[in-house]
Amino acid sequence: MSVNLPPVYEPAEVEKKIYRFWLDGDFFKAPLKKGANVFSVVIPPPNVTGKLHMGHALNSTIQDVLVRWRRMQGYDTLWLPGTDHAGIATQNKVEEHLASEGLSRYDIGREKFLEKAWQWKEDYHARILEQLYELGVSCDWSRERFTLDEGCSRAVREVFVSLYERGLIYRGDYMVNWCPRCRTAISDIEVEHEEKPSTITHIRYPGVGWEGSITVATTRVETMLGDTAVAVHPEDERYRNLIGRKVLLPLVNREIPIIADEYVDPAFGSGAVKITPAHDPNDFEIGQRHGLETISVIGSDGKMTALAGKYAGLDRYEARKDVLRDLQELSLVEKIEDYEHAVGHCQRCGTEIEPLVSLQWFVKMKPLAEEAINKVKTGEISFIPERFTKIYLNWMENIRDWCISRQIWWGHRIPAWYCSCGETIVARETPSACPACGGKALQQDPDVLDTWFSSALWPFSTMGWPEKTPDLEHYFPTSVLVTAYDIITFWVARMIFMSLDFMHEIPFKDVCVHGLVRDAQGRKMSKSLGNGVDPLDIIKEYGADTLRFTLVTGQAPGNDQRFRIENVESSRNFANKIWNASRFLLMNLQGEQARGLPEKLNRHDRWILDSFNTAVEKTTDLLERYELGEAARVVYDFFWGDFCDWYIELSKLPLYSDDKAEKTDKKRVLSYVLEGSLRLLHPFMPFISEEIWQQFNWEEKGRALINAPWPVSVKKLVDEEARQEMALVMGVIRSIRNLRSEIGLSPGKKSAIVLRTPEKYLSLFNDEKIFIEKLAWSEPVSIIKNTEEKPSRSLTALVDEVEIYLPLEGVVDLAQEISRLEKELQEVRKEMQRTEAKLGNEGFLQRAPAEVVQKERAKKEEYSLRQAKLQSRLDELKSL
RNA sequence: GGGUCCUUAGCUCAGUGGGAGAGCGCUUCCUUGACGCGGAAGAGGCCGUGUGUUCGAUCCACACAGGACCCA
Repeated sequence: MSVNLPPVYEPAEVEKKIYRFWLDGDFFKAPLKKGANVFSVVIPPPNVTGKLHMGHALNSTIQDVLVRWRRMQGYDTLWLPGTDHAGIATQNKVEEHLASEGLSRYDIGREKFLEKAWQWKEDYHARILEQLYELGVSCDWSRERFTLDEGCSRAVREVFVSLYERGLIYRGDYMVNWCPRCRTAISDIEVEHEEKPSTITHIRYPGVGWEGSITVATTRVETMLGDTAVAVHPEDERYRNLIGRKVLLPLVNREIPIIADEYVDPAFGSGAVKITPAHDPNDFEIGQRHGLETISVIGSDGKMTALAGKYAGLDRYEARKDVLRDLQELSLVEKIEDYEHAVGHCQRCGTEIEPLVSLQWFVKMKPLAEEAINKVKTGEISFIPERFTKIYLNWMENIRDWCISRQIWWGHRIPAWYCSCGETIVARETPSACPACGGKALQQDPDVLDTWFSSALWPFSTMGWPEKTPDLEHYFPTSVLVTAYDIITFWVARMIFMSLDFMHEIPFKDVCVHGLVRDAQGRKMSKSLGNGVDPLDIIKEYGADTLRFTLVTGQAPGNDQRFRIENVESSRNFANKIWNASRFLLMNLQGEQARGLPEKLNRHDRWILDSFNTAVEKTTDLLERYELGEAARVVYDFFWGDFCDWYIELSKLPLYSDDKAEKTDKKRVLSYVLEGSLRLLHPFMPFISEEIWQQFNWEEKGRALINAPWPVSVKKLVDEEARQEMALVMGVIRSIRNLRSEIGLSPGKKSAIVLRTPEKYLSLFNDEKIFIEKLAWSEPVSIIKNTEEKPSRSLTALVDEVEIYLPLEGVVDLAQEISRLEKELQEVRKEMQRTEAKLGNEGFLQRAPAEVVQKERAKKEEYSLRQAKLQSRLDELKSL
């Protein structure tokens, strides 16, 4: 065994080697043991559009922490990886690429285009896998899936056909959100709304057969060409007598009716609303209610149609200007006001959405939502943190039908065929002839399904559904879904209703929701801002463990975090600390094994074991509650604070002594605690912990930390006495250091110390004397009973009932010492007052829990003791 | 318009119905045989404002201010 480890940890090579080791050892593979406790997770499949970003790194790290922890706990653990074909996003990328060669998708045709898309998928899929390896994720790669692979595609078809057969999928002409750039319909949630300053134009529509006119207001002037009515509120006195009469639509010279509808808000604007059923979702509904004609004046390319008359062919924004100008020429524009309104944009490309009526496929949502609401309300599925439940329920309870057809090529093609006889065939297998007329000229629907349709089936389609596979039986439902809050509606909600409908089971028990990773200024990382930090760059420079630890500790459940390089450095320093503590032990072991705990444990040993035991308990409990950041902090504090700063320092004396037995015992305890700490660390920092673990001969060859059991807290190690005694000893050491520092004594200058203590602590301090001497750079430390006379001319401090004297040879600055003690006395008096006020309060004594009152009394006693000692010390000094 | 979250040390953020925490930064000191990516000591806070509930509020309720986000 080499003890010539470098003093600075170098992650790059270690990480490659260790990941290889895990892969070769098949450690990630889910064992599928009948009857075992199961912990299963499916990965939120990254898009094959590009590379992973910090959000993926965070998401994967959280899952990996949970998975590694449960695996160590002995669960039969599956983490199923995969990627998403990401319909519109990938299609756009491939089209961009084509455009750089001067081609459009129509130039090369559907088949060639799909070839290109598959090639794209292969390239990026490989990159993504490489990135996940570098992060250290422990996915079962043998079970990897892709949303467009054969199995997932079968599941998609089965679901589509089944829903269609039950009347839950239908096709029809309805208002959809149309992206004129992507040339496809998108669902409601793929539209992002943005408040924008705009104008609202008031236009007069002249009456037909009656004097005067009616004024309507709109932000989208060009849509007036498609107006088929003007609506007013039925109760509105101003217009009551006009209901049923007609106005002349300017420019178009079409007579349209004035109708009454409750939807109209009489207090808003003029109280009269122009109705364009073809280009506004609300107007569409009103049109349906009143049987109005739907006249589409804007086409799928965002340009005016032939029905727009002289404006045909104009872009919608140009048409807006022209129509306004023409209306102004006719003096029909009453006024134009500034107005703030929300404009919908395409989530994928940012283009303004055009509400259009078109023939699309929809999922009827109400029947599916019901059970999905119940399962969350009853707590069968729970969101962590809990507040996200509300977001989910709010959406589910107000759900609208889901437009699932997309006019693109990359995706699951809709399994519907049309016959020239008018028959529509929806089938699991490609039909060869029309069941109605026997005709063979069938045309498959050219559209594909919304990407989220296949994602919605992910937890079970990846496990083999609709087959009844052993995986499905064993690992479904999954234990937890880890995801960012921004896709609760897109994905989480849809998995829930699909799973309930097809599996008759929930897809997962818990939904662990995390936030977004922002840049150091708190802005969202984005390509357009160029403020994204590439996780791979961080891994390259600092190591994957460091990145993981940074992300985990920066994370509070459900909250966004800022990515700051200072935090990365701090994590890197921690990794280095672990490395060096291990190096210290390795150097001292010189190849010895030092397994197991010695029979005789001294106070230090009992204390560190108690402390370790507490850390185990806290960490486990926090992981149980998905408080990963807090859990990591507990491990950090224990390791750096208790173990490194105190226990290792305390161990140096026995370690460098001549007592062989004592030396060995110390090594065994050091080994025990370090080994246990590495296990606690492993889920968070898998590489460095595994690497170090392998350096020791703690277990027989071939074993690995990834498989070692998770530590369990045991009663046997609890040691209240050692905890209290060491708290006192450490308090005394700190206090001495403090005194020395105040008079500017550097460690090289030893100082004598007198500890004046009650009888009950005599043996404790006699035991600890040499450690105090070493850790507080004090020699000699003398211990006297508090019945003995106080040393004169000294600095003093007080810890519990122990008086600390730092004797000074003549050079004491009396005035300085007096003012120091007076300051301390002030503080104690303040505390004293607070405590006395509480204890003097009848209400407090009567209503506060006895325990709290008791604690307060103890405080008072402590303070009054302290106060008395300080006072007498002051009197003493002043009398000199 | 409806809803959610945030406001705590110079900065970034944890946290708790009963004596305010971390990391970074800052000040001073230290080549102590693991580590200067280190060690020791320290400075620094009406826990956004107001009202209420309570024996007791940084924490709970309400209102307000400022900021972020989601939905319509």
